[in-house]
Formats: sequence, C-alpha cells, structure tokens
Amino acid sequence: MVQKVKLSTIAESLGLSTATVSLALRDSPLVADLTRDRIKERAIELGYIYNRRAASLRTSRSGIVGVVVHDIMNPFYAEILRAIETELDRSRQTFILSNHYDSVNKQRNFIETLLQLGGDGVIMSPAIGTPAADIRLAEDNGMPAILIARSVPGIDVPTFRGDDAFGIALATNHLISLGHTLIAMVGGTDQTSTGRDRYAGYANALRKAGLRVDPALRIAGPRTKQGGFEAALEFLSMQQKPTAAVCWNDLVAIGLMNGIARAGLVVGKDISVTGYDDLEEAAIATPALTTVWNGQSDVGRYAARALLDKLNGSSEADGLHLIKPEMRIRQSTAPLQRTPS
Amino acid sequence: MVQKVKLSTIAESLGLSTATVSLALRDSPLVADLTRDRIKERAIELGYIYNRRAASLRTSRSGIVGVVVHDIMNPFYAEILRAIETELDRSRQTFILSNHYDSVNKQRNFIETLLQLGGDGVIMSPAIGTPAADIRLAEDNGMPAILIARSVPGIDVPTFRGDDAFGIALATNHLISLGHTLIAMVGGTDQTSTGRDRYAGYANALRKAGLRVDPALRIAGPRTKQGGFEAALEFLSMQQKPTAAVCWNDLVAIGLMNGIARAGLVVGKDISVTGYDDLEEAAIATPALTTVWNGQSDVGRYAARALLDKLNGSSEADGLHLIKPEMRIRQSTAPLQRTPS
DNA sequence: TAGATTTCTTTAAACGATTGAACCGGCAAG
DNA sequence: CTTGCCGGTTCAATCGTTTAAAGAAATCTA
Repeated sequence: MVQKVKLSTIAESLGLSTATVSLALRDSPLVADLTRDRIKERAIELGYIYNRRAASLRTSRSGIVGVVVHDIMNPFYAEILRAIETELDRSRQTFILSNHYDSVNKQRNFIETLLQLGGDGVIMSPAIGTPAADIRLAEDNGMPAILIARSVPGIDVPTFRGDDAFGIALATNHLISLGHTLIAMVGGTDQTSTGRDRYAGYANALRKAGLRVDPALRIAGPRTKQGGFEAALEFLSMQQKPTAAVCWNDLVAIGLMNGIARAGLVVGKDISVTGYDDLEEAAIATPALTTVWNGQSDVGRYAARALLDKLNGSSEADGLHLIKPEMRIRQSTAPLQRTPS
Repeated sequence: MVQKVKLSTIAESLGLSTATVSLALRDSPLVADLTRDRIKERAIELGYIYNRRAASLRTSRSGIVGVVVHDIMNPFYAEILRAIETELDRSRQTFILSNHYDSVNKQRNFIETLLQLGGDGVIMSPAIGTPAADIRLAEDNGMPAILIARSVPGIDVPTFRGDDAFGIALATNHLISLGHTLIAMVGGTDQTSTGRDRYAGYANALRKAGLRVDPALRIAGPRTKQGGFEAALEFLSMQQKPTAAVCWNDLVAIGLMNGIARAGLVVGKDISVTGYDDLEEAAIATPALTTVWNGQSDVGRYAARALLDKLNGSSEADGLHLIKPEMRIRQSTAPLQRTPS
C-alpha cells in the first residue's frame, strides 16, 4: 500500500513545495514562522506520518539502536536494559532488542539484520565464543558497538562491566570473616571471561586467608534458579560438608536456598549463602539474601551514553571500564555454627 | 556514510545490470542459474549488505513487527514473548519490543514510531485506558494490530487471552473444597477488564458455594513480588483473619508467601495461598505454589500466528479468543486447620 | 536608484532497491 | 520469410525524503 499522506500531499494542499514542508516540519529557521505554523497545522489535520525509511535512505541515520543480550527475561539483564531504555528514550532512539541465548549464530543474524535496517549502533553482551570478526562486521559497516557484561578478546571497543574478581572476593571474604573455612562456589561456567574472573576472585580470597582451594568445591551449572535448586542436592551430599556457598548470582542463590530449605536445613543458620547482582528480589527473598551489588544500572547507563557519544562523534571511551561492586549484607549469612562433634 | 557495496557495485563488477542482480539475490526464476551463482558468489566476496530501507521504500513491506506490553521484564509477559519470538523468527520478521508501563502516551509513541518505520504489524497488550483511537491509528495506516492479555472496548481485532473469570473460579473453588470460608483476594486492580473479570470469578465462586462476599477481603495493590510482600502485613492484621488468599498472580503470591514466612507462619499449613499464571518459578518456590496455568505460551503463539496470517491476507481471526486455564495443585494450599478455640 | 543583502522558497538531484515493460537473439511453426 | 514465442537481461520509473544550489522578492545601503 502506498502512503496516503506524504510531504507532497501537504505541499500541494497549501500550494508549496515539498522542500519547504520538509524544512518546516523539522523546525528549520529557513522557513517563515507563519508558513511553518500553517504547515504543521495541516500536517496534523491530514494525519501525516513521517516516513523514516525514506528519510534515512537519504540521510543514513535511522534512529535505531540494537541491543542484544543473552536473555532479556533474566532479571540481571532486565535491570541493565531498564537503564539503557531510559537513556536512549531521552534522545529519541528506537531500540531493537534481542536474545542470543549464547548462540553465536543467532547473534550474528541479529547484527546482520541490524545492518540491513541501517542501525546506528549496537550494544551487546556478547555470546560465549563470539569471534572478533563479528564485532568488526558491525564496526566496519559504520555501526559502532559497545560491549557490556563481557569482553571479547582482540576487541577494543568501549566495554562496561562489573569488577568480577573484586566482587566475588568481597563475598568470599565476608564468609571467611564469619569463620567459614569450607566454602563452595555454586553455579555458572568457567568458559567466559566473567567465569574465569569470578573463580579467580574466589580462589585468591581463600588463598590469601590461608585456606585450601579444592576444585571439588566448585559446582558448575546453569545460572538460573532451577540450576541453583538442583545444585542443592549435590551441595548437601558432598563428603566434606561445606558450611557456606558463594553463588554465581542471586538466581542461583535463591534456587539453592529453596533447595536447602526443602531439605529441612535453615539458611542463615546451618548454612550461609551469598548471591551476586543484588536483584530487587534479593531483598525480599526468605531469608533476605546477602549479596554483592554489581552495578547493573551503571553499566546500562554508561553503555548507552558511550554509544550516544560515539554517534555524535564527540567522545572516545574505548577500552574496558570496570564498575566497582559493593557488599550488601542481609540474613542469609551468619557466623559459623560449631557442630557438636 | 554512503553504502560501500550496493547492487550496482556487484552489477558493475560483473558487467550486468542492477535489475539482474536484484532478481538473482532473491532467487527469481527469471535469471539463469549460472548467472545467479556468479552473482551470489560475488556478493559474498564484496561483503554486500542488503539495504532493507531502500527495498521497503519501494515495496512497502519492512519485515518489522512491533510488540508492546506493560513490562517485558515481567516473567508473565516474558513467557508470552518467548513464544512470539519463536513464531516470528520462523518467518524472518524482526521484532521491536517495548514497555509502556501502562502509560498510554508511551504506548502511542511506540505506535507512531512503528508507523514511521513502516512496521508490518503490531502485537500489543494494551495499556490501561487505551482509547480505541490508538488502535485505529495503527489499523487505518495499514498496520494490523493483535491484542493479547487485555481487550479494548469498541475494538474487534483478534484478541487472545486467558479466561480470567473461569481461571480464578478454579482457584477459589479449590480453596473452598479444602474447607476455607474466609478467602481474601490479594493484588491487582479492578480498573482493567482482566481485573473486573477476575474479581467477578472470585465473587461468583464464593456466592455459588453459599459464602458471603466481603469487599473488605479485597486487598488491591501492585502486581509484583514487592506488592505481595507488602500486602502480607495487611493480610495478617485483618480483623476477620482469613485463612486463605487467592492472589492476582504468581509474583504477588510469592511475595505474599515470603511476607507470611517472615511473620513466622507456615504457608501450606497455617495459611493457604494460590497464585495465577504458573510461571516457571512457581514450581520451585518454597513451598511449591498451587496456581492456575494461564496459557501464556498459547497466547503468544496464537497471537503471532494470527498476525502472520493477516499479513498474508489469508485469514480472519477477528474477535476474542479465550484460552482455558488449568489448575496446578502443589504444596501452598492445604485443608483448613480447625483453630483451637 | 542601482546594487547588495537578507529572507524565504523552489528546483532537481540524490539515497538504493524493485518491477512492469521493453528488448534481444535464437528457434519453431506456419 | 514472416510471425510468435522463449529464456534471459536491461531500461527506466518509482518509493518519500533531504539538501545543495539557484531563484525571487523584499529590504537595506550608499
């Protein structure tokens, strides 16, 4: 269907040229005030709808920004997205969201689609195993990329994430200071930079405190509630009976707490559990979850701003920017109970 | 920046016309097999990127579908979106997602943006108070709309949602059959069609069982965990001491259960609680939540299909389609305890 | 009063792909 | 030998907007 009302419709109805109408609608000082008002009024009367594809064909700015993360329904990303949304809304950019579910293919598809649509830029939390070439594909075609939450080796675009090693060390040290010596690490994988950083943070904290680092205490697994819930069994049936768990994130921690509760033990008394991220949910979990705030809102806000800056050509924020996490102590951790033996 | 590689680049490099290249890339039977292969090969060599805006300017099909709901981070919508995503992916449509947070303005902005981008269609869970004119704006400009989860008075486009009155009655009857007579309804508002339907379902079930409907037992509030958590106080301090709660949704129920647990009471023994929606989370909550499956995945799938059908001009699914909810009985509900009096 | 300047407005050429119509050389039918 | 047809390819107009550059009318300058 062809467009009913276009610039020329308005132009004809007023006996003007499309050029004038175009300029007037964009508040150009070139057109007389009176003319501008008449044009705008008529545009509304006629129900004119601006055709962005026609415009962007000419100008090569589409006003579209892509955002792709592992899973937008994951509350961790949800909080980042919320911040990005706020920031982009302010500068009237439309954003296209997508999950990649850690499929490099799905992610590349998204980048290609975005290029086809003439996307102005892309913010991404790269899928596990993202090749540098995929980021370059975007950059080389004039679509700047910003990374969040994870880095890609060989890529130097602006990257924003929490300082994972530091953050996990905060949690681990907190447990150590409560007297725990057998501390498991539950959930997640060691295949991402995040994963390696977190494990290193945990292991280093133990070593510094003179405790043994036992690989058997690492229970890897999905980063979900379900994953944490299922890990509870393994956790509780370990030979060495750990008394505390540092969890990959709040979801895993909440799942684990549920699993432990099902088994009749009391988190925050028999067992101490820490989360990571400080989701809204952490505070209302039972017991309220001790966790580490990971700066989601800052990550989102900074990432969006970095992109907008790039689009305006003004700034250069290339390279890695680490956000410092902060400890949030609640009721899921407690001093070590001396077991009557 | 102008496009580096376009149809004409390929055409020139092979001594052909852009017309042939255009046809070849779209697998038209009009071009010779040999030619087609050479063209495709060269396109890849040159790193050609299809320019959808140029194409859609000519064809008026953009391959973009908009989806706008109250809050994509809300797991209820998340499950619907997941289904929509799967269905749309299959037919290579890009989808643009947005929250309206129940702001009619934000929603209208989204519709306008989508029209500007030449969106092929829109799936929406309309904001509270959406005027019929906003839906018509889309339809009148050739962008078919599909409604999910809520209806809009005066609008007859395809609408998919759960049968709320029926579903809440299921939950209410379940509690009645367990012997409860003082049953509160917690969370949500009565300003939407959904809200009115749900309250009606609850009230009717009580009346049919010969029980009194007391407006004081209706605790309205936000449809979030936080909302449920906060409602716990009010619930526990009511004069008439209800022994069970029908919650607006699983989130409210989980929040309420947390709140009740904090107060030292045991859900599934002292108090019975039902949820609504059957989110993934319901099964792993503690105690596992008795709830009503609301057909999210069906709603999403049917809605996406209805839209795709409309785009192909093939079908007519106008009007309301109700999905029948189903009961999921777990551990958060139990027979009424006779209070020692 | 002629020329210069200012203030609007228009002309016309892009932007990159699609598509109905035209073209072309070769071959079969009449 | 003309006519028609066929597979393959090209021509040229078109989608709706933007924007240099040119034009026109009014105002200012000397």
